[in-house]
Amino acid sequence: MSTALCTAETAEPPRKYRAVLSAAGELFMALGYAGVSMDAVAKTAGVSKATLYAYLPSKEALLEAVIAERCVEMAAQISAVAVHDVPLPEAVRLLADGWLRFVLNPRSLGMYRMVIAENARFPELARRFYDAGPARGTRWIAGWIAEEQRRGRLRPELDPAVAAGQVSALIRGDLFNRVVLDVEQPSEERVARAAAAATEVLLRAFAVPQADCESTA
Amino acid sequence: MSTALCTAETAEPPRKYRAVLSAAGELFMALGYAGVSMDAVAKTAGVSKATLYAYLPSKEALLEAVIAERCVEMAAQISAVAVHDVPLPEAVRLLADGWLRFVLNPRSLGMYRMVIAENARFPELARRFYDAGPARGTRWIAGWIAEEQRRGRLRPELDPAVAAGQVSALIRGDLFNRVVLDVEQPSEERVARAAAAATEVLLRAFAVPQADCESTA
DNA sequence: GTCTATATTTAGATAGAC
DNA sequence: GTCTATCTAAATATAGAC
Repeated sequence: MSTALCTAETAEPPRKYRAVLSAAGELFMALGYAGVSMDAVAKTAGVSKATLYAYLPSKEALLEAVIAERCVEMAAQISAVAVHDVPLPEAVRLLADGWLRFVLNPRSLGMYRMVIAENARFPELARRFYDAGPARGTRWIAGWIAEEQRRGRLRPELDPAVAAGQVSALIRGDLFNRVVLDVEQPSEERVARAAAAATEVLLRAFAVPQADCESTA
Repeated sequence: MSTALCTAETAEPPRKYRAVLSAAGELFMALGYAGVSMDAVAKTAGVSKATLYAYLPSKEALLEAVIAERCVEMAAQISAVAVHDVPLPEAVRLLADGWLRFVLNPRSLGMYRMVIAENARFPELARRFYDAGPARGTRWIAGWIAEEQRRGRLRPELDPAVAAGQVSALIRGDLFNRVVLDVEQPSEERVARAAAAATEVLLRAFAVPQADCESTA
């Protein structure tokens, strides 16, 4: 698979190139690589197939370009909510809410479905997605945990890296699975409730024990 | 999509029919629906294409038959480990270990990847997979939780259904994501450690508080 | 740079012999 | 029931005009 793709890195990408990438992105996410024809991409983008091939040398290169663009976009979105200067329950709730909304947003979900679907044909894509999204997110959560440990609000014996994976998984929860499999389209309120429910569990499991019982740690 | 498929329901399925379903299953899981040709299925199964079409009227019907078979197989595997008559930490660890191994086993993973990949083309498949696998598993965990509440070992205020989703998500953890995305192939020992780590968190979050507020030493 | 029209390959499905 | 050989449609990629 080649890595050449238009003149996107050196100059302002032409308008039609943007249209092609945007159309291809939507179609690939919705129908998968094999489910999308170059005819469909060209038609949706409002250009001819020849124009499409003037920018990208092949269908594989088009997929690469789409994934590369979306990975950059995704990486930029992470770490929106880093809060320490509020009571711990509120800080945890904000973390859970922010992370859950991020992983449930249609572009994140589309990427997740897409790289899983094409893993056999394009193994590198999953690796790049993981680095740009989940790995980045987990590292950021680990940093948040370490800072909270420093402030004495989270259990000091936790390994931030291990705990971050557990926190991330618990926040995604069952809802993420149901949405990925498309058996549920969650409302705003449903997401908020799921984040709140995860918050309760997280506090019990990771916060330093309160004084309402004898702490003999 | 038609539902007719050979004479599988009325009589003993012919040997070659089994070979076709088995080959198609492996190929579909590995390469996705669009990535597999009927030629490839026939060749892998060791039959001609005409024989294949003698059993299944179309490629769609073949996919349906594969998913149906695997859903039955998957549903039968769930609820293997229901343990209450050991100390709670050991019971939780057995639950976590069993469930994690189930979701990480190649056939479960293959189905998960597959139904996600083909969700746009075949929405019903994801629903059927969810009912046969994740939903069944979560219901079974909910039952286990309810029984442990009755025995006074898990917090009585928990809603078993909600808690089961959280327990399931925490057990899958980050490892499941990494394996699904194929950025890690876990060793036996890695799986056991992940289950043990999840167990600690689960006990802190869901076990009835001990006298010293610590459920584990 | 952009289009229309087309060459080439592949894959789903079938006809007809045994 | 099973095979070989084939029909037909669709998809990737390109040629050549403007």
